[in-house]
Amino acid sequence: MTDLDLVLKEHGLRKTTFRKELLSLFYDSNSSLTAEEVKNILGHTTDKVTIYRALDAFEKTGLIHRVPDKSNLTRYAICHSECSSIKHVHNHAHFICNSCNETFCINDIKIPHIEGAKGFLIKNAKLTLEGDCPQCQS
Amino acid sequence: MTDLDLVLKEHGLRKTTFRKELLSLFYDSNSSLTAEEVKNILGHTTDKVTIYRALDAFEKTGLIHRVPDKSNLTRYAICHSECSSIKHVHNHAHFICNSCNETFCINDIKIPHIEGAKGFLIKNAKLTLEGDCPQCQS
DNA sequence: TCTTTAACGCAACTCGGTTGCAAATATAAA
DNA sequence: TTTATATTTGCAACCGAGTTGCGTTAAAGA
Ligand SMILES: [Zn+2]
Ligand SMILES: [Zn+2]
Ligand SMILES: [Zn+2]
Ligand SMILES: [Zn+2]
Repeated sequence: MTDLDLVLKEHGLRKTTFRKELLSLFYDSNSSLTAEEVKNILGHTTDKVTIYRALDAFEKTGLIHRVPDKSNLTRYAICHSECSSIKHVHNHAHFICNSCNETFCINDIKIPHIEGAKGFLIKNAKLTLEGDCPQCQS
Repeated sequence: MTDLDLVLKEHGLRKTTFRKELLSLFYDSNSSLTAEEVKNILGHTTDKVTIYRALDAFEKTGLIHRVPDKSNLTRYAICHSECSSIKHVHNHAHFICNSCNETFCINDIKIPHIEGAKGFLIKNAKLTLEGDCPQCQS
């Protein structure tokens, strides 16, 4: 039983060929993926509904998390923290490259603590950065 | 010539009945509006295409700016700063209420300066807060 | 092996938003 | 005030990401 199999099992998911490939994609990616990108990488053999449902399942069980996307597509990246089906726990910033339009998790940048303003009760904060990623700087 | 007329003219837009009402909506709102909310408030008389195109025009000329939305709808709020057709200039946080799903501009909270990480060149930063807005706290 | 349940594939659908084009109207020049 | 020009509007048709229903396939556990 490989690592991928074990991870799927631990999260209550079945180890099908497609889901092992999908999980592997996320572990190998240094940035993030949309459903369409998954479909292109995997060679169009898998139905889009299957992809969407697998992404939903992965998110619900704490394997991947949603990241912001330049075009408002639904985009996911792997969870490195102690996420589970109970709760996602993230404290890092996300970076959207103006040039390649990719989204990166920036684990080195933590979300600063923000003081509430005039009656607003803050329970969560998201920090999204924009600019040029390392690959896109000449 | 009313204030609304003048503002439209200064931004190179014609003062039609609909666009004056639309601009008035944004000035009167303390939060933000989607195309559908505009349609509902104005009573369904105006075609949705007209609304979308007016919102586009208002954004391009610096009258309104996009704000984050809980459901990824396109949502706008009035620009209070020195925005124009050349450039939008904003430095405030946005707050999404978990209860009423509204989005508020929080002008009191400025975006903190973020140091770049390992090769990422940061040109812009967005801070989105979530929690309970003043109206939704019991 | 048998039974149960999750995962898959197909078709049809939803819905926020867009495009093309002709008609209406605001603006400014004559 | 009339006329010319450019913007705005309305309708219909379209687009595309994501969803839903349902019957079939295939893991997992007994
Ligand atoms: Zn997570
Ligand atoms: Zn992330
Ligand atoms: Zn602005
Ligand atoms: Zn704002």
